[in-house]
Amino acid sequence: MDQNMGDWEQKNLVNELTRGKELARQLQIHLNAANTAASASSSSSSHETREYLVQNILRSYEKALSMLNWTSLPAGDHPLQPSPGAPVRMSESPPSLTGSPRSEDSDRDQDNKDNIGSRKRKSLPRWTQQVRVDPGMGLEGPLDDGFSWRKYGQKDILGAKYPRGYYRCTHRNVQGCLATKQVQRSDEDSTIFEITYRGRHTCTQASHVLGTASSGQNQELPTSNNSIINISNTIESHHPHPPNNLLQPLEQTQQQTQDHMLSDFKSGLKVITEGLDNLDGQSSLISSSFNLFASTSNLNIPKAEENPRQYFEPNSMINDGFVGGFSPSFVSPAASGTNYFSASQGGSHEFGVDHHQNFDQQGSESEIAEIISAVTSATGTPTIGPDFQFGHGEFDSNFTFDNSGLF
DNA sequence: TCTATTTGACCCTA
DNA sequence: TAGGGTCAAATAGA
Repeated sequence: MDQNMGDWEQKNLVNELTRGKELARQLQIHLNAANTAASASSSSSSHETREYLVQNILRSYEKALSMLNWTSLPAGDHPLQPSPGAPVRMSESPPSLTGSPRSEDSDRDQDNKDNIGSRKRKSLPRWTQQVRVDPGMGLEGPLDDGFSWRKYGQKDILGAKYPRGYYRCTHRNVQGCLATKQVQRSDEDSTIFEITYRGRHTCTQASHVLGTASSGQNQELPTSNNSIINISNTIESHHPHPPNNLLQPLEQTQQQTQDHMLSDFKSGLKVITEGLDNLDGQSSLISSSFNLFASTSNLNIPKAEENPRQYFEPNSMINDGFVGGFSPSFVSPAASGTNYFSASQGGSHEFGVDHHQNFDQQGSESEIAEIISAVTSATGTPTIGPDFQFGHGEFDSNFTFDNSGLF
């Protein structure tokens, strides 16, 4: 066992492996039952159960491997180490590894901050939102996500018909906001824009969007012309849990977009979600989001069965041992709202986000609930870490979005 | 004059 | 080493 691995990590690792073992055992039972029954036509639900078990087994091992990888970091850089009561802060900027005379606020520095010991951009949380533009409309509307962005680059991408635009938060220099996004037009359908968000908004404007949107007074979110918002979240981090220093800002981002999405919904948008996997560690969202979205539960949101691209992944909500460090931060600002609603099924858990992914792929709701219950009890009830606060009013944001010059 | 965008060059990651 | 991501000088627009 890694010498840097503390009791906490070790317990979680053991817990994850144990869970994988237990799931494998259950799978074996299922398989034996299917064989002995000799009824080649096993029910679809049992098939789904087996599928689910397999997925969870694989996930458990992936998690365990991730833990091993991350726990090999120096103790001081350990992103998994819970820090109860520790103030949310940005990690300190590491010294430049190259000595390159680059600007101090370069994205590389930010990446270094986020990666905590790793320079890999890949470990930044990022999520993608696809927005379909009404052919008759301009580009400003559909790409306006309520935030203020400044374009800092554009590049032709290999194999892509259209160049990719690079944007960063307008308030980067003033407030050190690290949020960036990339906007690229779809090759297949030029009316679709793929917007990839990276990092999170730490600027003081974020909640401005929230406040105005949630109160229905936001006039800066002209998204009503969008015909489709297609969201697919991806977390590139090798670790399912964001470092503590990522929690707060991304929470803001998520919340911002949640309200933003709420605004979209109010505007009659059709929202589709897909590819919302890899969002482990969202379990804390469940409870934390209840209050936040209590006021939105009456929205007319497309149900999962009405949209086959929505899916529910109960696995994501219960498969972690260190749930305390989970953050909604890793949920796409846009996707968050989308998924909450799409999977809410009329319940009060519209904040399900990724937890509701794969919903229509996992069999009946009751069966999923059983599995969730079982695994949850085995891994511990998700809790919200001390850093986890939702809906606080400490941020005021006033975002505008300028896409002029894009394409 | 200030702010935002464009764009070629540079740097980093895979 | 190729490609993606970012910088920063030049340029454009308000």
